[in-house]
Amino acid sequence: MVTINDVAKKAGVGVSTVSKVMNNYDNVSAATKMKVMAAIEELDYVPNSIASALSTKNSKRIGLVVYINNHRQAIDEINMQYLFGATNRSLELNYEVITIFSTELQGKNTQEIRRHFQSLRVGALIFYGLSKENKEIHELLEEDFLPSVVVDAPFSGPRTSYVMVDHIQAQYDIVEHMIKKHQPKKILYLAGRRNGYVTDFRLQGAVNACLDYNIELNAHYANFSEKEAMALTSEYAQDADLIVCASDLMAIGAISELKKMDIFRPVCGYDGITLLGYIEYRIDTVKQDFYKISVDAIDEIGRLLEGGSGEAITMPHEIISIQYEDIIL
Amino acid sequence: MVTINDVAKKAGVGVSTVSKVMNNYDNVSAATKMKVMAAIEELDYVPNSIASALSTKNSKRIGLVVYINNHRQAIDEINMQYLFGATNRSLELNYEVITIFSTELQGKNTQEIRRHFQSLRVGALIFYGLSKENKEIHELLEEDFLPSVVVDAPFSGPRTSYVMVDHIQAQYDIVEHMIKKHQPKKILYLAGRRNGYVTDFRLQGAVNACLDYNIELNAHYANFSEKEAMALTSEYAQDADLIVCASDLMAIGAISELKKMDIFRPVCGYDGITLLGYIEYRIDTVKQDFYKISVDAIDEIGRLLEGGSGEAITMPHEIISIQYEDIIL
DNA sequence: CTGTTAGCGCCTTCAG
DNA sequence: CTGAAGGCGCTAACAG
Repeated sequence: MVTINDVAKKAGVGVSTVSKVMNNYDNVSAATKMKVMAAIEELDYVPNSIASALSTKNSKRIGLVVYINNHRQAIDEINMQYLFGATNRSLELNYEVITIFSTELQGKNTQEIRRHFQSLRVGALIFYGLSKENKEIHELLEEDFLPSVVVDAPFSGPRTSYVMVDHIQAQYDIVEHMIKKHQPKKILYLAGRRNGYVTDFRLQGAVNACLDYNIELNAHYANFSEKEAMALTSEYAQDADLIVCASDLMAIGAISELKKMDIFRPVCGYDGITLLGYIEYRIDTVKQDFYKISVDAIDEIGRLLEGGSGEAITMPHEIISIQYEDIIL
Repeated sequence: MVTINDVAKKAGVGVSTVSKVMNNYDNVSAATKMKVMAAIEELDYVPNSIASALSTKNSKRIGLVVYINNHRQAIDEINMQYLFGATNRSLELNYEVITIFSTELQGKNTQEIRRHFQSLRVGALIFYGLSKENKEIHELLEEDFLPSVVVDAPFSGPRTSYVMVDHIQAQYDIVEHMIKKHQPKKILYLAGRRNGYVTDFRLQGAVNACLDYNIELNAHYANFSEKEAMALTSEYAQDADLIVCASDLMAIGAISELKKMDIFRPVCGYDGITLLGYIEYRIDTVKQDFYKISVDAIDEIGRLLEGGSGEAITMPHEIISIQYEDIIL
């Protein structure tokens, strides 16, 4: 393995000069820079990031904490987009990412989790899918443990930012869209998890829209579960003429149940995942760009690492409609 | 940040003693070991893996190379299982994994790819979804660049192992299963990519089964594409009485087309992904345990790292049938 | 602008 | 069984 010393020797300069060239410092004459570059090229020198990290005590390593509630397909698509976006952006910015599945943290107390992150040598964290139940993480965020970005949960602090779409507005938009399209008298709303971050926002959006348009709203928590969505549909769909779901998965459950009941009701979802294309109807939903959200999260980490302070970042959303033809390849 | 020096001082011993304790060396008296442990506990010492890595020149870091052909949901589930399995197992064995999406490698030549891996400081590699087209990687494997494990492609060498299910047998099994169940006279077989590793095996399995049972076989490449599967189904399904697909996604495409044609033919898939539950039929398929495959890949890396030589590892498979009720939560 | 030098935190001989 | 000392490869003052 060729080291910086070899390069220095070959180029006939000091190691610090090589280091300067490698790190794009400006105080190196063009001539010596040339020589060094040539030596690097010739020796096929690849800097040792480990040594560099040790020396600078600056790891530039970001931990991507992915919450896995259940190994669901729908979730996989979202998480994969998160990972892909963060990884690609990190490559561009010369960060290193390591993914940390929430299962690693399960059962650990705050202290142990802190230690876990320490031993992983991460200098910053991004949390995907954090819920209100993760008390230990909340403590860590509160004590400003590391620069962090939380995706889809409103959590900010001195060095903590969050990035998410405006769920109130997004849910409002699609409900309004469906109201105009179907003129319902009464809406069945299937919400997510009681007391959940995004759930509360989305519910709020639905409520606002129904108030504005003076439409009756029957809302229930379905816990982001297809099964529960089916049960609630079975119980209340007969009595409603539009079903609004706070996730695509629940929308699929609702539609499946409607089919079983042999009645038709318009249904809309939320997320915009590919899976939605696999059911037989064309269906409207809120599209979030998970890849972009993750890219922006990395950028935000960068800002935090440079000393910036925590902020709230709102991502755009759009109303789309999906059917099988749109998603097949 | 507390270092090994602090611990040594606190315990009243030398740093090397602390190091020995940390690394479970046996030449330390129980008494001093106690003292050191106490100090570690008290100071909440977390060893610096960076420094350790620099010192030992042994990175214990495994690169997980994930090939992303298209951002498909089905693929996401599989890749997520791969990542999850590898990550969890690595945690147990005290390895570190970093995921490398194939897009990072795109357009690079062998030399550049080698350099990329070097700068990432990985000491071993696992390839998921490698295809015959990745010539650069093949060269790397051929020159025995790093201990590697290839998933689902028969590639072995001095320090290269591969792990995959017996695709010939698996395809044979499900075709046999379908033959016994439906007594077809003629089978339409939708294969994967022409000249692809797993495609060839699966095709072979189908051919073998048809020979053994003396059934006519009409095989075509559908390139793992739903769309192409639909087209081929449209063209040939009328004339066959059983459709065997080399992937679940193609099976979904075939079924969708059959519905459009308004004819019924039994269809079977291959992979066992959740998505299969979202179509309206109960469908038979070959189930592969992607999580377990990845766990075993890590174990195999461990063996290679200890000096073991390349091997072929065959994973079990099973024939299952999936319907919506099985997969909803 | 350039080279020398002292660490970064840990591991590993090697005397004692 | 224990501790002192010399790196691992790189960066960052600090003199020239």
